[in-house]
Formats: sequence, C-alpha cells, structure tokens
Amino acid sequence: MKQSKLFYRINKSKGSNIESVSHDLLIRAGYIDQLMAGVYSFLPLGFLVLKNIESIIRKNMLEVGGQELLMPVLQPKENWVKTNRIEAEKEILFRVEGNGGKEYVLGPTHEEVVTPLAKKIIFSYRDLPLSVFQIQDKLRDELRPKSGLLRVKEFWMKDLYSFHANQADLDKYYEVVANSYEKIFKECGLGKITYRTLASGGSFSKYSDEFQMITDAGEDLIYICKKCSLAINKEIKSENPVCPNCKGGEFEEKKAVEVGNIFKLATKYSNPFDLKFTDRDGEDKNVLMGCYGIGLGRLMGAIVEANNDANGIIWPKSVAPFLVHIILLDKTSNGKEIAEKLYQNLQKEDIKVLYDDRQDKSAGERFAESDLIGIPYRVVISEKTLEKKSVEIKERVSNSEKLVKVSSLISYIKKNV
RNA sequence: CUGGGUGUAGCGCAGCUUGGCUAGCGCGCUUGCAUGGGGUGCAAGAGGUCGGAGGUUCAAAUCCUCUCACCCAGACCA
Repeated sequence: MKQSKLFYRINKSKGSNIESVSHDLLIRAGYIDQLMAGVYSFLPLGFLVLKNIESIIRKNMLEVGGQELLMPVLQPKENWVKTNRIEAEKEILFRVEGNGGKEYVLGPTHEEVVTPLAKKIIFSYRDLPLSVFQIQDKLRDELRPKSGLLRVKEFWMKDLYSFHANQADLDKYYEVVANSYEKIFKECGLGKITYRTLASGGSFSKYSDEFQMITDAGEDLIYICKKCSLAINKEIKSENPVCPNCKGGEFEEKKAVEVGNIFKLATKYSNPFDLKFTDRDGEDKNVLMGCYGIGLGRLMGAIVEANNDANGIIWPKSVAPFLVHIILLDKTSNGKEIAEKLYQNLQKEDIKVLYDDRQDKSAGERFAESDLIGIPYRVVISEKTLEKKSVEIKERVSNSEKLVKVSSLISYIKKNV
C-alpha cells in the first residue's frame, strides 16, 4: 500500500476526554473512527489488524475441530422468550420491529440460534461430539460503553459452541479449548500477561473460566496467588479466603480486561429447546453444551494497551497491519526506482508493506507518524544509505538501526520474522 | 439509570462569569518560495453562525427554558 493513497488521517492532538491509551492511539493513528458511543468504524489500517486477529483465532478453532459457519444477526423474538432471556438480558438486548409488527432481536450471542439448529442435525450419540463456530457481528446495548474498543455496543465476536453426549466428554473438550485460547493469546503477543481466571459458572457448572489480560485500562479485578499463580476473579475471591488450589499464599490484586471466556452450559439451552439424542442404550438424553467466546475488537484494543510507548503503537508482528514500513527520503529518481523495486519485490514474497512515498512531507514528520502507526520494521531509503548500496532498518521495539544491503533486505527480513 | 463534565472550522482549543464592532488561535488543507534524517521556515488563501429548538433583549456563542449528543465515575455486564 502506498501511504499517499491510504484512507486515513493522523491526528496530532489527543482528545481531552479520551482516557485509555489504546483508544487515543487507535484514533490518532487512523485505525478506527467513532460513529457514536460504543460504535466504531475500522479504517483500512484497523481492518487489516482485525483480520489478522481473525485469522489467528480461526486457525486455532479449526485445530480444535470447530467447523466454521455463519448465523444471522437478526433473530426471532420467540426463541428468546423460550429461554427467558428476553427478560433476563433485556437491558442489553436490541429489539427491532419489522413489517406487520413482527418483533426481532439483534443477536448479542447465538445460543438461541445454534441450539435449534443443532436439533435438526443431532439425533444420535453417533452425531456427537461436535463443535461449530462463527466470527460475526454482535450487538449489545451496553449500559456504558467505554475505553474505545474495550467496551462497545457492536463488535465482531468468535463464538464456538460444542455438543457432547456426557459430562466427561464436555469436560475434556472444555480443557482442549482452554488450551487453544492460551495459544491464541500467546500468538497475539499477550501470553505473559493473560491469565486463565477462575470465575463463577453458569447454571449447571460450578465454575467457568475467564481469560483476563492484566492492564490498568481494565475494568475487572483479578487475584493472582503469589504461591501457585492461580488467578481468580472477584466472586471467587469472596468465597475463598485462601487460595482454593494450593491452600497457601496471599493474592495479588490486578486490574484486567476480559479478552475471552468459556462456559460449560451443560443443559441450560438444550433443555428449553429440547435438544436430545438417543444414546447407545436406546434412551433419549439431553445434549450437553459448551460455549466459548472471544471479542475481536476488544482483543485488538487490549493488544494496544499492552504494546505501546510514548511515540505510539508497537504491534506484535503476528497482528501488525503491515510488516515493513518503507520510508523514501531520497528525492532522486535513482532513490525512487530502488524504493519502488523493493516495494514490489517484498510484496512478491508475501511480505506486507506500507510504502511512504510522500515526498512533500518532512523526514521528521514521517518518522513520527511511522512510530505512531507502529509497524514492526521501518526501512529508510536515503542518499546516505544508498551511497553504501544499503537501506537502514529499524525495529519498532528497539531504538537502534542498522544498515542492510539493498540486495539482502528481503532475506534479512525473512530471517527475522 | 444516578452523579459530575463537555458540545464553537476536519482535529485540538480560547471567548461565555460582567450580552455589543464583519467569532479568534494552533494543527490540518490550498498556492508560491525556500528547506530536506525526528512533527521545517516565510508569505498569501479557503473553511465555522457557535449541538438543536424555543424564549428574553435594540442586540445572544455569551442570559433563561426545553432537548439531543459525547466523555468520566458508579450501578450493571455469557
């Protein structure tokens, strides 16, 4: 992508009412735009990041046997009456009326769709276990959206639903997904600061698990055992004066944001929708279910909260909108030719490049913008570097740069990814 | 929903207390000249009717009433 054509606008000044770092940086660097409270557009830069996060999640969900499908945002009110969530969730439920007064719900989640759907497919123990997932838009009328992407009314969510013949099988798969979640957060660069956190559970299981990333921008409090590192949330803490795992140590209190959670739903939804299967012994039994969610936009915000400095965002390579940011300073036709060729050749190697070809901007301004946008590798091409048939390469995470021969730049980058 | 705060140009703000010339500033944008490795300099321009509606007044960004929106804290939250 040539930067002169990129659909974005840098804002030099921070809004006085913006509190969270990720909110400020994502807006200022042109990743997102606020349409109204809790509702954002993803500009090209932001959408590239979102799609990278999506790819990481999709890959891992396919690995645990999830089959990808797509369910509608628009849902019939009747299904929500059946589970009583039309009442239980009424504060966050968007409802719309269609022609003839027909009432709809805009889906905040999809148990009310996936369960009746599964009923058309699952009949026998032979059909179990199975799991399906989607990455799709969710709508929740949050009472108070805040902190940019960390709490919003409309967002992409990955939701996986699993179906099992017995508790042991559900328990086993639940752990498989939990491990997969840890992998996802690690791949997004949050491995060290994201804790699988014990939380109180759904109706039929005692516990659920939240995945909490430590950050001051978070709105949750979690407690980490200093002895065994078990993390628990506030409710569990008030039920357990000592660590329920090691019976030992004190807890350390940390602010955190919930980037994912997993539940054993058991029969909570198979009951009202009468989702049953015929077991080996010929008896009809309730299907047991699990559900597993990750909010993609929130994860993106969390990644920025955890990866930034005074100059801007520092994207982990796995989710960065581009891997390389070429900045051409040399104004001669020779310099331009070399930059263009590098730009083309990098792309041929499937390396994503943002090429700053804006020769009317000062070097300093372009460097400042580059830091703000936060692409992992910055490659500067100037008369100075070209005298040595080289370009200058600098990683966003470091503050030292080095010269690399023009001819070996691609292999250098490939070696370091 | 409760409490607090804010709406003036694309962005960030001043002006409002003590109504009064054609509503200012910085950034950005346009044009020209210079500059060319950390938000470059000089000059000349374009752009707003002050969130919205109503009211008071000779006169309203400024005062009053209503209303909408956004932010922060709390409550709430698979």
